[in-house]
Order: sequence, then C-alpha cells, then structure tokens
Amino acid sequence: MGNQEEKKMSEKHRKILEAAIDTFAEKGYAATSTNEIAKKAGVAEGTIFRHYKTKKELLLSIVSPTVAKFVAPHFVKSFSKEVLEGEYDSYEEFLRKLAYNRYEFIKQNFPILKIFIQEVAFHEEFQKPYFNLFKDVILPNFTKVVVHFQDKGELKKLPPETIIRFTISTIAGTIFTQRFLDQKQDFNQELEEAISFLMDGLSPGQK
Amino acid sequence: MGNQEEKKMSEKHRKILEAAIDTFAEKGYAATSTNEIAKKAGVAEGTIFRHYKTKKELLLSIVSPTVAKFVAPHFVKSFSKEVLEGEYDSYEEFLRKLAYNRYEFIKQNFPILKIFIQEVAFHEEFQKPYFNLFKDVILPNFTKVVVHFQDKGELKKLPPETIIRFTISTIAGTIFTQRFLDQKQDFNQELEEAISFLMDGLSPGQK
Amino acid sequence: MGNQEEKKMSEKHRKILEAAIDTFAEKGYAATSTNEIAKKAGVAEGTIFRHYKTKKELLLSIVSPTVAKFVAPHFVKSFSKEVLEGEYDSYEEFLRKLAYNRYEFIKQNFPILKIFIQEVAFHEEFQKPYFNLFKDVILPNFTKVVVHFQDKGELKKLPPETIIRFTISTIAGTIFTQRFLDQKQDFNQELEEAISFLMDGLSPGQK
Amino acid sequence: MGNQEEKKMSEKHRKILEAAIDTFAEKGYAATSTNEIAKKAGVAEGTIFRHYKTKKELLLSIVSPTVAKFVAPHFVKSFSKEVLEGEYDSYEEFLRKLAYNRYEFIKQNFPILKIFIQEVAFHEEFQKPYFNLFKDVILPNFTKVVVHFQDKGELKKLPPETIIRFTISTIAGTIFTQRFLDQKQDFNQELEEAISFLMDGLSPGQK
DNA sequence: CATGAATGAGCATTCATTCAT
DNA sequence: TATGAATGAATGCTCATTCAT
Repeated sequence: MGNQEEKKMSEKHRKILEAAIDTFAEKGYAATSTNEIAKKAGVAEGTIFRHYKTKKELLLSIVSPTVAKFVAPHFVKSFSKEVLEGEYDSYEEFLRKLAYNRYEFIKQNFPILKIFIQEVAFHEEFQKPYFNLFKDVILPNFTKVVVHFQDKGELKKLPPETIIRFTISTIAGTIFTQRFLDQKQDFNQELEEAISFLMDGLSPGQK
Repeated sequence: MGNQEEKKMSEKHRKILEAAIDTFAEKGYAATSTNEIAKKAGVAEGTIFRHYKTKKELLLSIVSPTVAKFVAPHFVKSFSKEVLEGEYDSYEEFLRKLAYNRYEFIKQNFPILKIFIQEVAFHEEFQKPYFNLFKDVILPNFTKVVVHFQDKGELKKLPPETIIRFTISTIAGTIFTQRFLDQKQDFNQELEEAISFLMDGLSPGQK
Repeated sequence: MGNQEEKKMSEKHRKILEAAIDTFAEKGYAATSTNEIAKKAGVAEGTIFRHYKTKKELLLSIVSPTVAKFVAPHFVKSFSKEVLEGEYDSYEEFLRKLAYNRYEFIKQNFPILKIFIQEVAFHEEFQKPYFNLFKDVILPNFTKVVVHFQDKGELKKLPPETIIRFTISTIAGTIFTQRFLDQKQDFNQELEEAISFLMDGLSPGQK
Repeated sequence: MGNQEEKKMSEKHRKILEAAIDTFAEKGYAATSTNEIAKKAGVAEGTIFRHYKTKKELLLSIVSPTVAKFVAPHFVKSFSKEVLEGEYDSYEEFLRKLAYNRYEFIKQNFPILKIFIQEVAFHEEFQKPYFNLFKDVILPNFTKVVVHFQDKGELKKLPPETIIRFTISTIAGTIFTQRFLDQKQDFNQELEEAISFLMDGLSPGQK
C-alpha cells in the first residue's frame, strides 16, 4: 500500500487495483467478474488484461506482497541472543509489541488480508509458500523467544508450540472481536486484559 | 447427517447432496458449477433443480440445519440455576464438556462447517440469523454460566464477554490446530493443557 | 453425408453441422465465429458447445469421417492378384473407375473436402493420420497395381511413384478444372481425353 | 525480395514484414494476431499500423507484388511470332525453360506463395485480378505457344486449353511432390521424366 | 421422479486499431 | 518514426436454469 511499486503505476492501473481489492473483499474472488472490476475502475475490460495476463494473476499481485509483509517484520531477522535481550525485557513486553504492531497492520490492510483468508483454502499457490514461511521462519524464531523466557523462568515448561498456540489464539481472538463485533470498545484496554490473562495462564508461579 | 429428513430422500437426492457438500467444501460455492455436482452425483443436471429451485437454495439446505445443530444443543435450553448446578460442578468441567462435545461434532460435520465458514461472509442470509442466534441465545446463556461461576469465586471479575472470548479463542485454537496442523497429536492431552491454561488465566486466586 | 450417425441427430444438431460446413467452407475455420454458426443454424450459441466441447472438435467431427471415406474405398482392401485380375482388365480401365468414382464423391462432398484442403496445413491432427494412411495404405496398394500392369507390359518401366504422380496430377487437374473453371464442359469427354493422354504418356510402345 | 521497395525500408519495417510472412505462412492469416507479429518483429504493436492501415493491407502488401512477379515474366510480353521462333525451338524446350524458371522462383518465394494459395479462396481482392490476369494474359499467350507448335506438327490437335491443363498439372505435380514429399530426390531427373512423359502424351505421332 | 437438449446471459480473454507522447 | 497504454467489440466457452418428454 502506497509503496514503491505503486508509485510507477498509471492512474488507470491504480484504479484497477483498488477496484479489484474492494470487490474481491466484498464478494469473493470467484464471484467477482472482470467486467465488474473494469466498471468500478472506470476502464475498459481489456485494460485489465494489459496489466495482468489473467484474473488469477491480478489476485496474486494483490495478495502476495501484502501477506508477505504481514508475516515478515518481526520474524525474518534471525533472533540472535542480542536481539532477544536487547529488544524484549519480558514475554509480556514482547506480546505487547507484537500485538500492537500486528493490529496496526491489519487495520491498514484489512481488505487484502480478508481476501487472503477467504481464498487461501482454494488456491494452492497460496498454501505452500505461506505454510513453509510459517513452519521454517516464524515458528522457529517464535520458539526461540519462548524458550528464552522459559529459561528465565517466566513461562511454564509446556511445549513451546503449545505456548505459541495460546498466545496467537488469544491475540487473534482479541483483534478479531475488535474488528467484527464491538468496534466501539477501547482496543488498548482489551489488549491489556488479554495480556494479563495470557501471563496468568502461562506463568509457572501458581502451579 | 443421517437424520430424519435424509431418511425420506431418494438415492439420487442423497447423491446430489453428497456431491454438493464435497465440491462446495473443496472449491468454494461460487467456483462450483451445477454441472460438476450433477456429474459427481451421477444424475442429470436438471434433476438438481427438481429438488432445489436454485443453486443457492441447495447451499442453504446443506448449511442451515447443520449449523443450527452445531450451535444449539448446549445453549438453547434456558440456563436456569437448576440446570447449572445440576450439570456442571465447576467451570472447568463445563469447559471440558463443551470442548469434547464440539470437537466430536466438528469432526463429523467438517465439510459442511467449512462451507459455512467460507461462505458466511458473502451471504446475508447466513449473517443475520446466526448473528442473532449468537447474540440473543448463546451469549446470554453463556453469560449466565460465567456469572454463576464468578459468583462462586471460581473466575476473575472480568466482563463476562471477555472471559467468553478467551474461552472460545483458546478452545477454537486448540481444535483448529488439531484439525489443520498436527493431526497426529493426542487431542485429549492438548485439550487438558488448554483447559488448565484457561483455568490458570481466568482464576482470581493468583492476583 | 446422410449416413448412419446423422440419423440419430436432433434437428438442431444437424442444423449446426450444416451451418458449420457452409461457413467453414466459405470463410475458413479461423475466420468463422461460433456466434455466426449459431445464428445461421438458428440455435443458441451455447447449444453448439453441448454437442462439441470446442470449436476444433466441431471441425474434426466434420472433416474426419468424410476424408476417411474419400481415401478409403479403393485402397483399403489389400490388392491381391485375384482382386487385380478380377477387377481391372487394364490400367486404362482402372483409371476410368478411379476417376469417375472420386469425381462423384468430390461432387457430393465438395464443401467438406474444401475445408480439409484449406485446413490440413494448419492442424497437426490432420497431417499425421492422413499422411500415414497415404504412405502405408494407399501408396503400397497403388504401387501393386502399377507394378502389375508394368509386368504385363502396359506401362513404362519408370519408378512406380513417378507413374502414380503423373496419374494423380492429371486426374486431379482434370477434376479441379472442371470444378473451378469451366463447369459447363462435359466431364466425360474431358476425362476420356485425360485418360488417353495418360495412356499415351505412360505406354512403353512409342519409345 | 531484396528489391527496390525493400531498400527504402527501415530496419523495423523490414522486421515486421519478415515476421508477418513467417507467421501468416505458418498459421494462416486469420489465425495470426498483430500482437504476435509485433512480438516476433521486436516492435510495438502500434508500429505495424504506422506502416499499414490495417492487417489486411499488410497481407496484400506481402502477397501482391510477389504473385505478380510469379505470373508475369514469361507471359506479359506479347508473344509475337518472332518471340516464339526466336526463343523456343520446340515445345519441349519451352517446357524445360518454363519449369526450371518457375521452380527457382517457388523455391525462393515459397512462404509468400503458400500464403497466397491459402488465402486466395477467402479474399475477393485476390481472386478477380489474378483470375483476370490468367484469363486475359497468360492463357492467350500460352495458347499462342501451343497453337504454334500444333501448327508445326509437334502437338496433338486437342483443344489448346486441354494441352495447357495437362502441361500445368504435370509440372505443378512434379514441383509439389519435390517440395512436400521427397525433397531429397534429384529434381532435374524428375523434371526430365515429366517432360518426356508430357511429350509422349502430347505428341501426335503414335496415334 | 428423472432426463437431457436447449437456452441466453454472462464469463475471462483476445482482437485490431487508435492516439497522446 | 516509434511507442505502448488504452479501447470496446468480438471471441470461444460456461453458467444456472427451463421444459418437453
């Protein structure tokens, strides 16, 4: 969004992209016709195919870069000890940074992420690369963080994937509720409740 | 599944239903053609429209009863004090029953529930009734349970919806992980970990 | 034309075939649109595709059986000596039968053969099978005939393929001229001239 | 080919022409897109239309001059008696010159002539002028040659068009076979066989 | 209840051609 | 002269739906 590639685009090209995002998000990829996108973008239908060979290529060009960016920032840098100790004093602080950061990104790229979530089940092109990214990059790095704080005695000695699962479930549930159900609520407060729920549930002290 | 309505169905009718469920789940409603369903079911295309006026009616007839059943059993009976005290000795026991029960149901009706989750965003016919069911029946009854155990001192004095959210997030996350990622894991053990995480996170004691 | 397969066809199906033959012959395969065929046949465009999966399948279904029949009758039976001596007293008589027979067939199937000749250069599906049929069936059998009459002293001792080439060129040229240039001429007379030209050119006597 | 007009052409213009000839010959005019020509020529699609108002004009500009040249040289000069007696001692010598000459031309301009033969049936712009050229120039001049040698007693007293037909059929058949079937054969020898076949078939002696 | 031929609107995509740069 | 983005009509083909049998 608003990144370098879009700078080089012609007005019409940008309009096509916007129209496609809107319509894919609203009605789903399969139920959106190129005719509809063209009309909404104010261009001829043929123009779409000057920029994208197929409708599917249009979908990929919308979804891929944003999802890559969504997943990347916190985890692609390798989590050396310095990074861990320098950046996060506690698992609680790590959670807080993670949650706020992802929440902002979701707020700004909501339609594209919605398209991804809707379509990922139906397009193999999506499944493999992102599943691998998760398994090979995110999960190992996330695990390092968890082990680090388990070693410091801040977290229960559960399997790291289990702790990760609880963390992601709780934060995702909080963000999801905020977006879809009670958008008027104060997100900060909800998030702090989620964090203290998580810390209570994951701390070894009370066993 | 195997309920009364299906008993009355002709062989061909049942085949149509099965083919539709399979294909909708695999490729999505919009990307599935009635021709494809007919072929997979071994019937003429016209036969589908003898039983369902439109393709959408076929979708609704697949999704609606199952989703209703998914949502109903635990919550449709009004949760009077007797029910509560008779059936659940603790929030932990309630959780355990809830989780196992829902897990079994999901396992048996997975394709249909997948269709619902994929399509709910695109069909208003789905959104209102189920949103209302949730708001007017499930949430109030679930709230009664939570308040009941808050009164007994088993749960933190957070807003009940917050507790409900943590509960659902954690259990849904556990079931989801089981279904999609590590299907070989022992579900019982994972669920017990989730329950004890939840109880630790939601109990007032350790503050 | 008017054969068994067509008997089973619905009225609309037959109309599609007729319209396609007419239009392919008149404008060429690539320059003919399915829309045009549908209009000429008085059916909906979709109807064409109920009967033929693609436009190309329609072309093949028109051309293949007729060309097969064109090529087959004289040459598919293996030309044993009995056949040769029983059926043809002289090369001249063989020529006469061949020419009249092919001429009748061409007259009756002219548009389809025209389509074949126009399209054979562009569709590999045509080239291989018919080239092989020619090389493996027609040429060897035709060669037997020629050698037979060379042995009887009726034909020059040229390579049989050369004699075949002169024979085909002359007869094809005669038929072609008749069809395209002077259709009012008497074909019988032209053919007899061609035969006596051929016999004069191919007989060993006058060397 | 390499003539005056092409001298004045820009590099790009020449590339367009070459690409168009190749592609028209390979796939046919109607099945060739201007986009494809542009890509093969390494120019922008618009550039084609700087040089030729329409795709059809491009076709005409390719085919017309070459076909005109093919047909012209032997016959456009009016065949006065002096020409006849000066240039050709016998019908046989005339045939030999005609055949070698046309064969060389065909060899050098094969793709363009192929395009012409494929397309002549579908474009009226081709049919009339070349048919007229044949009828008004070639046929009368060719007839003069035939009559000349009939008067000298070298040829049968058949109608001249019949003799012309046998001549063209045989020579065309020889060239065609050489081009399409057995390209390894020695053309000279094949041609001499054809000529002696023609002379035997057309000489009055043996009647 | 079941068929399958038929429909015509709609689909993604390609086309020859235009035109501002 | 050459470009390449843009067009809108046309393309081959698919769609959900209808209906006579």
